[in-house]
Amino acid sequence: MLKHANPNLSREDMALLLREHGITPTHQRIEIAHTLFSRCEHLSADQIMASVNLRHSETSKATVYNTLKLFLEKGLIREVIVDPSKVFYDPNTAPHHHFFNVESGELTDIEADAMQISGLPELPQGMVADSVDIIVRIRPSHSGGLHA
Amino acid sequence: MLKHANPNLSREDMALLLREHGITPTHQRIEIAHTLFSRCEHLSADQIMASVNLRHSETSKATVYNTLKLFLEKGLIREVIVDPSKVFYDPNTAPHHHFFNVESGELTDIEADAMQISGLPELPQGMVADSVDIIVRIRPSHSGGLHA
DNA sequence: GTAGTTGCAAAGTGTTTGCAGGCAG
DNA sequence: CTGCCTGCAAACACTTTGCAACTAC
Repeated sequence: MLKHANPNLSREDMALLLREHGITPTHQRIEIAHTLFSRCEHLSADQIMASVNLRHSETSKATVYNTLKLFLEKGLIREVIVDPSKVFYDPNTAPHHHFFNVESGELTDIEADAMQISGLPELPQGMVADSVDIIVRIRPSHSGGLHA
Repeated sequence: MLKHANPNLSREDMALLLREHGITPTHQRIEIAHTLFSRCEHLSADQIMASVNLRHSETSKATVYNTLKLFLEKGLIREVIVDPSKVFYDPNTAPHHHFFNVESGELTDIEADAMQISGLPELPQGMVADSVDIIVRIRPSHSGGLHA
């Protein structure tokens, strides 16, 4: 499974990746996957559409949203919810957390390997943890905030 | 500072609380504060408006949003961003984290006291941590998820 | 060929804004 | 009185949906 940034991904690689996940590789899906996986950044639907349509118009808004939802279901990407106004999509499906720059809206990965949470209470009856997301909201060091 | 659920809060208590935070206590603001602090749940703007207007219509949508934004600025409440479709407002301003029931949308507090995070990498240059939010997404124990 | 995919535009949410009238101090 | 609040409705941004035309296999 492809995980980390790789600007040299070919369309064929993408088609393969999609097929591996049970997704019919169409032109639009390949372009969207390519955008996500070659940049390997956290992009919003808007940014993805803009990026895909940079040269010539290749997809519509509806297709971008449909495709992202599909990728999500198939476990190809994850969504990151930090900004009330939009969802970010994350091509990194390995367990990890995020720094969120409140001023710029920039999102950065934190490797989960080194991190550990202790003292988490028991889950409520009959519940299972789906995921644990840690978001460290950061900002430039003026206007007071607590130090880590 | 008032922190925990208290169904017997009076309007006067609310007026005082608002004044303590430098907020002019108007009828609408008192009702909104009362709803938040007496229930001490995580409510969305919609739910707050519905709750406040239960008996007779007392506030408009605009006023609810304005007031919540004001409370936020003044540090009376916090916002919790877990659901891409809406923001929740949290009257508990003490450091704490959340369980988020993905099926029901229900949000539950986790006391921060007992918890500890280790291995958090250094913040990027010139950055200060604003807050650290941990969201444990949970669901009823069918349809596999990882155990905590 | 046929099921599945796409694009458009229109509808749907939650949230924000502009402005006239109203209320607190 | 005077400035801040309120309410309405219209504007907004993001996301979803319905449906006819199209494309991968």
